[in-house]
Amino acid sequence: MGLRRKHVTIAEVAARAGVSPTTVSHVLSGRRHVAEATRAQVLAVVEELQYRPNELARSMVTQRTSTIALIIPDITNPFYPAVARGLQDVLTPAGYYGIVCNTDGDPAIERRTVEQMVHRRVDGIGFAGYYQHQSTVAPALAAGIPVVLFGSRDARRGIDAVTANDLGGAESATRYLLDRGYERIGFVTGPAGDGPPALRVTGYRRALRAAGRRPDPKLVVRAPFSRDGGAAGMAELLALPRPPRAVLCTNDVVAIGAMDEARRRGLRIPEDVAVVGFDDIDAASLAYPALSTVAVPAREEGRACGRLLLHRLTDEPQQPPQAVSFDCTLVPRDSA
Amino acid sequence: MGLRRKHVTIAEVAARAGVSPTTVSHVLSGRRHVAEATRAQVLAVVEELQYRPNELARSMVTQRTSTIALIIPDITNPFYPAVARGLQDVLTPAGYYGIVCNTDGDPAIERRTVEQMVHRRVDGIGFAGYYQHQSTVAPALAAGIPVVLFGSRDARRGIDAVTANDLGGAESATRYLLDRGYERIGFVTGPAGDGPPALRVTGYRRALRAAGRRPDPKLVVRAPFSRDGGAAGMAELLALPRPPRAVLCTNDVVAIGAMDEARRRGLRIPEDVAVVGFDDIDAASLAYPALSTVAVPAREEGRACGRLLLHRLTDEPQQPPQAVSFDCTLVPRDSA
DNA sequence: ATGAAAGCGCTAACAA
DNA sequence: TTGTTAGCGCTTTCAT
Repeated sequence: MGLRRKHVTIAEVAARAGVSPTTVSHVLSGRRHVAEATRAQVLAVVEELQYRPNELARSMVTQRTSTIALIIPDITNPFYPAVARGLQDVLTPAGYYGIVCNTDGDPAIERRTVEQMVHRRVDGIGFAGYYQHQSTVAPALAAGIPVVLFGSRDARRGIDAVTANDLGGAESATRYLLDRGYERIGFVTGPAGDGPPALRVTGYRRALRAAGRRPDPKLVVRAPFSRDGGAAGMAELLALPRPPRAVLCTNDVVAIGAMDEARRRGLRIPEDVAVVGFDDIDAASLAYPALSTVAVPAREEGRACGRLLLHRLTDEPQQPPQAVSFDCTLVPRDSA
Repeated sequence: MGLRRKHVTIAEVAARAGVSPTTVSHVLSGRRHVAEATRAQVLAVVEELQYRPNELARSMVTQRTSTIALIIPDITNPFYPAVARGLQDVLTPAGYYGIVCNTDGDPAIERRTVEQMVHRRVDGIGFAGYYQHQSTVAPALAAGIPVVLFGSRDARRGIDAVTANDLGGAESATRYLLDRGYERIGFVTGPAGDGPPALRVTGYRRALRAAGRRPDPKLVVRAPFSRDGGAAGMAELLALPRPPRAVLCTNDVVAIGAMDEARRRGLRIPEDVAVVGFDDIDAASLAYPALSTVAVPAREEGRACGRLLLHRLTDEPQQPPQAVSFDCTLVPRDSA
């Protein structure tokens, strides 16, 4: 164990079967006709020796690794496993495997990871980052490796994109709160960036303006994308001279943290503060009170990403970039 | 895009720098001394051409891919992302990347996946399956690829293992229920298997016997490892002539499904049925009522798996197999 | 201090 | 219908 054993090679199979490696290769790939007798003989030896081609060697010559990289902030945020599963839903049947990389949203790590994946010659990349999307994935594009961006508003500079209507979702959530009479609405967003979180803030502002209010910058606070971050954001909001009575959060994990904090302070939800999240992860419906949220079809997004990648990899690599967008739907529950 | 561009090769760098590929290789790896002037010259060209070695080619000769496969039932069950993250906590700094494979607990898929990973020459495998562990990973062992089994009671036949004290955890949860006066305690487990779920049932039975009761086989029902499965299991239990007043579930996702079903039938938790889960995923504390559960340190397990693998990969590959076990702790909350 | 040459295991022209 | 010959791009003896 831990000791590399010698693997059976195509040459050994060939020798044993009394044919050339080429013939063995062709029997296995079916890429050219082989006499039935030869075929049977080769197959027998393959079976006897339990031969399987070394994928690495094959990749060297075919220049394809059948590997896709999924680069995300944190697999521990339940939104991403759903995306990952969706991706695999479509990629696995096509023979691809996925390398999952966590970046914690750190631009330096994102960049390093993209480069590593290029050097590893992955066939495609699904990238969910919050910063400088275009430049981060540049090495991949330069190498001709298809990239699908998550959360980019639209496809550009030759990059496919999968996105949810973050802006519209945030807008309707805000409108919903406005309609229920909330005057001051806070927003807990993540660190500065230009991805979906930014769009969600924009939607929030837009709804406010549409209702004739001017967004108060103090009501938008930044916090890490985590349960603790949500708590910190809520704390910051509640420390305001005139704290908001309703708080929109950039995602459910953050919203759950915000509820933690409110509860810690003895505030009732939604009577004292209403909370609305984003994503509709499983935990949202389990939370108490059940979290009102804007549902984003994560698994569907993953599937779309897979399809887009597959399309570039097989059908017509040269088509213009495509953007697939999904609608977000407000799921009113008990927290608002 | 989607069009493979030519990558810079070591030969081009060498030519441009007026040295041999050997020298370039050594400058980059530092594996042999190179005159300072030569070194500088090579580095300059590397920078100019933005050269990075093709990892595939490197793997061909070094026989190492710096890739670890994590084979699990379903990344969508929050227990596994935590494991995955733990694995990466220790593997990423060591330069390894992880391929994540979902098997849905299907033995045929598990087998296929292990084989694929062997053909891809991953350097190590973390395997969480529920069936025939030993034989499923046999191809990896035969190839000398280190494997760490999740949930195996102990290391054997040369396989390292990471496990939680499933048996003890189930035992104490059962005892807890017994102590609180519950007479008939049901158990919703998964499909037949010999992994952690089986141990949990064993622990449950053992606690029952220790308390002088004889386990009623009718009270143990099998259901898929999913929220819906949990609901089905609970339904089956409640359909019994004398339904249990407390139900232990093989994991939190199943427990949450069981609560769904109880609620659907208008039963109060814990007054009418008490429910206890296993794992302590994030959602457990969010559920309403907050789910009492047996905490399993998923991320720690992932880290241990990574350490074990790293150990085989670097230090002393030939040491006897090790088993790392973690304690499970009962987390009493409101559902029981 | 550096280079030449072999080869990791496979596929794909090109021949026969 | 099958085989011979080149590599894919790198690392690593073995020489010098």
